[in-house]
Amino acid sequence: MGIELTPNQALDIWCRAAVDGVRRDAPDLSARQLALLLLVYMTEGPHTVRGLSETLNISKPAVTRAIDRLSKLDLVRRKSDENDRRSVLIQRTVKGSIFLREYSEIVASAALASTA
Amino acid sequence: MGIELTPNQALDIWCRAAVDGVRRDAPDLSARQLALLLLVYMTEGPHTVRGLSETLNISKPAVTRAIDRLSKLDLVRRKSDENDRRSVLIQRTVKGSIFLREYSEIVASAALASTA
DNA sequence: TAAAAACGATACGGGTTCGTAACGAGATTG
DNA sequence: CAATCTCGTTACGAACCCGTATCGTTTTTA
Repeated sequence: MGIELTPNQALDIWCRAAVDGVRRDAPDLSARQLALLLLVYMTEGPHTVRGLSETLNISKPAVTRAIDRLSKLDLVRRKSDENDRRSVLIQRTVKGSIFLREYSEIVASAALASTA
Repeated sequence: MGIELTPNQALDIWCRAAVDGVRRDAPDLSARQLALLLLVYMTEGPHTVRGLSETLNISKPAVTRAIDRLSKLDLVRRKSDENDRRSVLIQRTVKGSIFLREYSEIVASAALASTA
């Protein structure tokens, strides 16, 4: 439980992964969009706009826009809550799973290649 | 030399770090800006606009703008090359070192806290 | 020395994002 | 019911970023 990583190792891995991601011309997600995407996939739902807004400490319209972008890329999907029709549930998609899987493999191989 | 990391561990660590970064209200750098910053600090110089442009596979004006932003945040600094006055060298700053150090500690502690 | 090449910065039009404020739809309260 | 609250979204003006094309400066070439 837990991986020991020196700060320098962390930076080295991150640098390789970040550069690789930009070079590959992956969708240029902002830090917020990426954090939101990871949150939806790595934590248990249900995920709502309000909840994400509070977790990330950003405004609700910012969450709405991030979801607009991510759902346009088909990385995430909106579904209206049957129990409370004011709410919208943010759900995962197949494409999003594949996207994150690929990204995680970039990081993993960057870690394997790290020397620092 | 090299750290073994499963894709799921990588995502778990990344999620914690990304969410933490957004919550802390750190400067909201784009993927490109972050990659450029990491490149300047983690690889040997000298770093020029043209070189960074080629390494990241993005246009020169995009690099100029990224440097504009990063130097406005005092995370990076321009210095004209004495040998070739057409060139501009991108250099590190104290504030940038501190910024990356803090960020790397977020990642390291996220790795330590990871369970996946 | 004149012409060509290379450097980074700027102009431009189009797209995206920001936070604040207001909005309509739905749920809750009295 | 009617008033109020809560949900996510939209409107707005300002700021940022994109790539292409062009610019001024400096260096190299012929």
